[in-house]
Amino acid sequence: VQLYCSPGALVRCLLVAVNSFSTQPAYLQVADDLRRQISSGELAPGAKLPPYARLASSYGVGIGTVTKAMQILRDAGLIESGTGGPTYIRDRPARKTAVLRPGSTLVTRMPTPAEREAHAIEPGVPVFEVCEASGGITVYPGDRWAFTTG
Amino acid sequence: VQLYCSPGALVRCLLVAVNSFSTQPAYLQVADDLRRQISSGELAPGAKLPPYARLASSYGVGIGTVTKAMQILRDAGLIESGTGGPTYIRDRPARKTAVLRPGSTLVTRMPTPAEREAHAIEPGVPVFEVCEASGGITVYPGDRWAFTTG
DNA sequence: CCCCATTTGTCCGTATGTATC
DNA sequence: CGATACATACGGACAAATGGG
Repeated sequence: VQLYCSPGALVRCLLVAVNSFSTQPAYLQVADDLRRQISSGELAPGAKLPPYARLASSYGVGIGTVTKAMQILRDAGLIESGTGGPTYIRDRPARKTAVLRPGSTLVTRMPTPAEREAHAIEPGVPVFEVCEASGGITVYPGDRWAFTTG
Repeated sequence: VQLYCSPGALVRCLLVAVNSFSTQPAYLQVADDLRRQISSGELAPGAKLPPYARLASSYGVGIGTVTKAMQILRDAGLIESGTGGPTYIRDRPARKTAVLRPGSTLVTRMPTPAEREAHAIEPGVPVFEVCEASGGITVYPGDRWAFTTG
């Protein structure tokens, strides 16, 4: 027997969240739907998400597609998960405020793997890079610091 | 015939770049090796990378593993690629400098999908978020702007 | 201009490892 | 210890875009 579309695709056509006829890939539709639920507060910080397998069957997609969507949300700093454990909605830490000294230049970028390890920066979190007038360069995790003028 | 490890794993054991006995996953080893070549200048901006299939065979991994490594480098803003076309090393655009007004607060974070589209922000690029004393909020692409004090 | 091989992107199914519950 | 669940990896299949003949 030769199926012309996968069983998952057959179910997917009947769902609202993931639409096969959309130009957006399925993993983005899943990620955006969860992102919407998070930003709307429907999924509060600390809440536990269903297992990948259940999300996959309820969205009508494969587990790999859910895994990719989760990777995106984790890179965006919205969720946290670990091997064997459930997936939680993250709540963002409060930011400390630093003062940008005159003559300094402030740049933002993604950290290098070494910086991620050195400062315990989680995936998807950018960094501030302060270039002092003296030439010194300092890096601040972007999820824990904000800057103002003196 | 039942193999106890994949052919790719057999070759992988003999290579330096991707080591099965390392604690780091293969896709990270591939990404880090390419990242090293980029930062060392061995792969200059504008250079064209080999096709995924050739990278996969030379590293001794599957195409899916190379695809995941490429996604990471893409999210880091180091490469650019499109369907049907080759993968290029990106060169970063020069940043314009803006002045942070007194009383304003500067924050960095990853953009929302809507902001990415509105400002044509490429994947892996964070944004500055300026909160004026008046309450107004403005977003600046992090790869095209830097901030100083007045 | 059309055809076709190449290449990237997406999706699925499966298997395995490993940490958590 | 067993069941659950996330992380990684592979391979096949297809779509879409590119580029050369």
